[in-house]
Amino acid sequence: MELAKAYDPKAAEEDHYKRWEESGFFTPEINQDPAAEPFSIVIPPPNVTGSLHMGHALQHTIMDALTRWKRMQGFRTLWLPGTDHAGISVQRKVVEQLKKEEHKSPLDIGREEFVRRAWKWKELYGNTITEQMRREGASVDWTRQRFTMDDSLSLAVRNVFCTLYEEGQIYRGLRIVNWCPKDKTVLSDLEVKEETKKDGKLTYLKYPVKGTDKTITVATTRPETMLGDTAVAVNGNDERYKDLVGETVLLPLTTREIPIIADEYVDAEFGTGAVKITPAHDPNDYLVGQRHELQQILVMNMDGTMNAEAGPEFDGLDRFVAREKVVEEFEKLGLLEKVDDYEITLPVCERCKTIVEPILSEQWFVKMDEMRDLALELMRSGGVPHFSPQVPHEKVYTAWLENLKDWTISRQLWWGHQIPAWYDEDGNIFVARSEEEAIAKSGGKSLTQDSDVLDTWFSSGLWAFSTFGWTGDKGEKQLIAYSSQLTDGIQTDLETFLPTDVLVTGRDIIFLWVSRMVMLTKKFTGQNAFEDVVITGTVLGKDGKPMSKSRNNGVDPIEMFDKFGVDATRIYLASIATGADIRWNDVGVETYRNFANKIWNATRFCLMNSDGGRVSEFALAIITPDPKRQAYMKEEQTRRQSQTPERDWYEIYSEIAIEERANVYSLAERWIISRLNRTAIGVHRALETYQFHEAVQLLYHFFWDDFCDWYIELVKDDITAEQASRERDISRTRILSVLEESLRLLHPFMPFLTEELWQKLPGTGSYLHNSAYEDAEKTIMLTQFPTGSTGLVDKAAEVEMGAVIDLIKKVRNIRAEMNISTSIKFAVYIAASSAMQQVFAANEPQILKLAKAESLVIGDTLDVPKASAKAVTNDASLAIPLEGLIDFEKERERLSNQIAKLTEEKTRLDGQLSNASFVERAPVEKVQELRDRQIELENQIGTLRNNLNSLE
RNA sequence: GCCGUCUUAGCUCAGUGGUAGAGCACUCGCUUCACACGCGAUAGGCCACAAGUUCGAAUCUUGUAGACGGCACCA
Repeated sequence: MELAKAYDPKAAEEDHYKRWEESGFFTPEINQDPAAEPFSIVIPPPNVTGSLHMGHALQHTIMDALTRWKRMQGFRTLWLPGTDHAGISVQRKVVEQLKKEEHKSPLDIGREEFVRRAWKWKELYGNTITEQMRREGASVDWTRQRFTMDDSLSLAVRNVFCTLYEEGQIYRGLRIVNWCPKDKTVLSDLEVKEETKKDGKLTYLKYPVKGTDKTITVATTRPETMLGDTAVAVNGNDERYKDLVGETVLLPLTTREIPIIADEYVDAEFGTGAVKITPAHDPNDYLVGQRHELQQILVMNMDGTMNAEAGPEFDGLDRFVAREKVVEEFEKLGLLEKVDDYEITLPVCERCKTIVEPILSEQWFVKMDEMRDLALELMRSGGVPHFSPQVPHEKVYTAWLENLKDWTISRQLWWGHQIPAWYDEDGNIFVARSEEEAIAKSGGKSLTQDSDVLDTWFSSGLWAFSTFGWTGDKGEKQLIAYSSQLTDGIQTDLETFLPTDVLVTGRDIIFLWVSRMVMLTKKFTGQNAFEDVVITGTVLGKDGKPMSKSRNNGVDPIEMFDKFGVDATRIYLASIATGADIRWNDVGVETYRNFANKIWNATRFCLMNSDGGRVSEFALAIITPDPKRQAYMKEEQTRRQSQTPERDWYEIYSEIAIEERANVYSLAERWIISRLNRTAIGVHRALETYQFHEAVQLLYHFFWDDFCDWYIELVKDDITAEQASRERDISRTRILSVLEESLRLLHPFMPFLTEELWQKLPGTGSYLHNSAYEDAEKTIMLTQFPTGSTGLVDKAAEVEMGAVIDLIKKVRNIRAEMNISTSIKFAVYIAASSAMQQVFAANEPQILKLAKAESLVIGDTLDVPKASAKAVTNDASLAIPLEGLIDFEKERERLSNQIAKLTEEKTRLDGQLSNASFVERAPVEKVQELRDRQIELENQIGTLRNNLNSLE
């Protein structure tokens, strides 16, 4: 079989996903093992208005790698997908559409029609992300896809709301809230962002004191709110104003007389020391107002214009127009003291950037005390959830919880979960799970439902359990059941998959979403939502700033997929240190595109030389320790009773003691098995601790350096021998088996490429699957993930191979430095210990080939002419006679450089070892290690000096 | 104001209380029968700065500077 010369990702990406999905590989039902441990992840549901960005691609890559890795280990694995209804975003889209296409406002068509259109919009445009996720190769279970407004999830929302209300944890109250005049809805504290305005103004207004000719000056950044002032406050200890407390101010532009009061809230040091109090438009003033029983006068409408309370002059004016007018009027009255430039940070709406107006409004709130304590207790007693990276997120999360305030959950929108509260004509509230129930509660009155909907995060806060069928109905039969013919009963998804194992998300929604899931899940199911939370970093634009439309520095994942392939993009994203921000650069992806091509071509080479060889389960058994599989294969072996090449490999390798293997196996084979196992162990360990970048580094260097640069080159002659032979078949079987194992290790990161190649390898089949998936159609994604075995890490082989590699590198170095053409062959003289002499002799053909040498002369000493280039390694000294080719000047320089380098190291060592306190206090092994190295260096330097002298 | 993170090779980034690493770029070779998206060989760092702890610090502590993030306040 011959592959194309270069890897074309598109071809591989087209077919496999469809087959995986249609074959049910993504569903937990594929697992036939009744005793399988569950592993579950719920996706952070993207907004239906969203399209895939790099942050998603990063998070999805990590979730998919974890999911595939666990699935390959035989876990009953579920990665649950879905989307969020995204209240404000969808509402805004539909309003825009309505305006553009029909020149209508929501009020023109009414609530029912509006909601109908929002659903239509969602059906039409809400699947962008889910389609893009298929392109990513995400192994999510589409049969369990959820939407936050699905019937069962909505039922869960109503039940949670009612329960909290009945417990007194949800209440309706009049508070100063964050109001967005553009969206005309209240916002929670978390949806308000700060924006610094350098051109702000601080306006000083003089208020006349009644019955005197005095004035009292207050400073404000929002002059228009003075129309709602109901007091002026000073600090009671402020000598300047002591005698004014209790006096009355004639509030300009109005007919009101308001008191001067003393309150400790006022900082005498700040501004004029006197503060205008507007209880209906400022949270602090609101509190002052409560303490002094002040009137609350709302002077603004919900769209940011002034209302009748502001007076006929101002009624209907926009808040900013009114602001200017107030200042003008004060100027006219001679009551404007001054206007200072003032840098101010303003609260703005997270989504539309409109300046948020603090305003008095009646809203629904959740008391967070009880749930906060639940979450804090989880963290304190069990460290749950465990954040990766732990620093700084655990501390920030905990500190936030400790200062948690009540949560504003009502939103003045139509798209979302309408609040299950009804009112009678007298304003009595009836909270119920349905209108019928509410009417019943009211004794049959005619009721009107609260027109507000719930904060989107209220429903997504239930995501960790509502997606598994929890509705909160008492004694209900759970809606979604996982049925297994292998268990005695029926276990619900909720029982099987909650708590989920890990949540992967960005740090921006730790408070908004993560914390609320922790609290609500514990409260309503008694379970933890998840054990671990992996917080990914932010993918920044090429300019080092967060990607955004306004900066136009975004990088579209789909474009990267098209340009470099999905797998290359995925493994690049996985190569970023967990939690670290990364500045995007295409070169990084290109590196992994090249890596993908390298894998392709290594496989291409193996396939070009695969006749007589095949992937062997027996070869693999020794590098994938799975007792169940090994037992199965023993049986299989007996059953087959056939003489296959892999038989030798398995029987001999697994049954021979490690120190005996050298007698039977080539160094290259012992070495690559050792490296493969070391890599598998490292990758497995890295994934267990969410160190994805470490796993990627290990795989990259194992595959490229160890497998391609050394193993393939070392065994190339055996593999490509023209004559068919039993030895050639065995060699081919071995390299195919190592390759197959490598593809499995790579699969969680590069699913398409590995499946494409694995399917082409001779001898692959469903018998290689993890025993939980024996019956499934053949696919790499259900094979056993290699976890490696320490028993197969062969230190002797690594030391010996290291000596061979060093030797070859020195010879290559001499050739390069001496500018000797590869067409010129030469003899290499080697002096080494007798043990190493054996190693070099045993690998002579490989050394000759890779060093492009003609012959080796191995002995105890070097016996070479003066015109030779020389070098030393840790294990040998070598010389290459180069009569007529050697440039003595260059050779002297080369030797001197090496001596200088080694001497520098030795000087450092000498210093350290002559330090008495080091020798005394450092661990013995460390001291010994340095002493050994010191002797080694002494020898090498001595040899090089002699070499240099012999050139003089 | 409070809390926190980062500062390592030209660039983008890993990393560990015990001789500094990768990819890319650079330099020098190579039409070597899988791969030029390649192969081979070099070069390149007082690990921001200062002090401390330690036998030993790039790694731990404190401080300084710069970059960034979160929270709070803002009359």
